[in-house]
Amino acid sequence: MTKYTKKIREIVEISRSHPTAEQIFEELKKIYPQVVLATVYNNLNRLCSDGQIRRISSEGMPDRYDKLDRHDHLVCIKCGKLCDVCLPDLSGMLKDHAGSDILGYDLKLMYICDECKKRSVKD
Amino acid sequence: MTKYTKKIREIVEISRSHPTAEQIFEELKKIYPQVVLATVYNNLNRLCSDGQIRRISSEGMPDRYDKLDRHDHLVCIKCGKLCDVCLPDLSGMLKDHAGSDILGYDLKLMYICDECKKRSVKD
DNA sequence: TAATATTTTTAGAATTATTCTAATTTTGAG
DNA sequence: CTCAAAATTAGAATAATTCTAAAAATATTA
Repeated sequence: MTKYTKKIREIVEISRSHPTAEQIFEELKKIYPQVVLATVYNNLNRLCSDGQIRRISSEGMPDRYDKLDRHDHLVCIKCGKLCDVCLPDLSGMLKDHAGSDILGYDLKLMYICDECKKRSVKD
Repeated sequence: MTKYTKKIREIVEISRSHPTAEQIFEELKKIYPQVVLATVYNNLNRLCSDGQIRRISSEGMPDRYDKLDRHDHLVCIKCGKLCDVCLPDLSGMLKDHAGSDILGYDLKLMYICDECKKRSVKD
C-alpha cells in the first residue's frame, strides 16, 4: 500500500461527507501537492474492488466514496444531498426473500432536506 | 404530451430491460428516424421530474430508466446486470425508523449473476 | 382564423466525469 | 544492489449528459 493509497483511504474513512474523487483530490493535494487526479481515480478503483471502501453513485452527480461500515443513506431528491442514517440490518430478511446468494445491499431513502424545504416555501 | 414524450414513456413502460437513454433513442428512431438524442434526454428528464418514470443510476454505467411500479433490483457486482426482484414494501418500516417524511426508497441487492459465476469458474 | 406566446425539437458545441496510454518513477523481493 | 512488478504522471481520449440558440410545433387569445 503506497502513501497515496494509504492517505486516500484515510481521507475516506475520516470524512463524514461522502467525498467525490475531486474532493479527495483536493484534500490529498494539501499533503502531496504534486499528485494527479488520475492517481486518485486509480486508487479509488483499486480500493473499491479490493472491498476496502464503498462507492455510492447517485444520479446526476459524480460518484462518492464512503467507509465500509454498514449504514444506509438519505438522499435529498431536490439537491442530491446525502446523509447517513442507521437502520437495522436487513441482510437476513433480504436473503430470506431473494435467496442466500445476496452479497449485500444498498438502500437509499428519499426525502427533501431542510434547506430545500425552506427554499420551496419561498418560491 | 408530445408524440415523443408519449412514445418514450411507452418504451420505458413496456420494456422489461431498464433501457439507457441511448437504447431508448435507438428504439425511438425506429418510429421517428429524425429524432435526436438530446430530445430523448429532455423528455427523460421531464418525465423523471414529473414523477412519471424512474431513473436508476448504478455505478460505472449510464443511467437507466424504469417504470414506476414498486419493485427492487438485483445488481450483479461483476458485470452490472440489473434484474427486477419483488420484495415486500418496506416503506412503513423505514418511516418508523427514519421519520415519516421519507418519500420513497431505492433498494439494490448485490449478487453475482449466473454468467459471471460461470466465467469466474473458468478463470 | 390570424397573431402571438409558449413549449419542444434540433444540431452541434460544450462540459463533466472518468478512463486510457505510454513513458517514468517508485517499490519490493531476492 | 538489481531487476521485475506495480504505481504514478501528463495529457489525450472517451462517454454521458447538458447547454445554447435557432427553428418548428403547439396552444392561447383576440
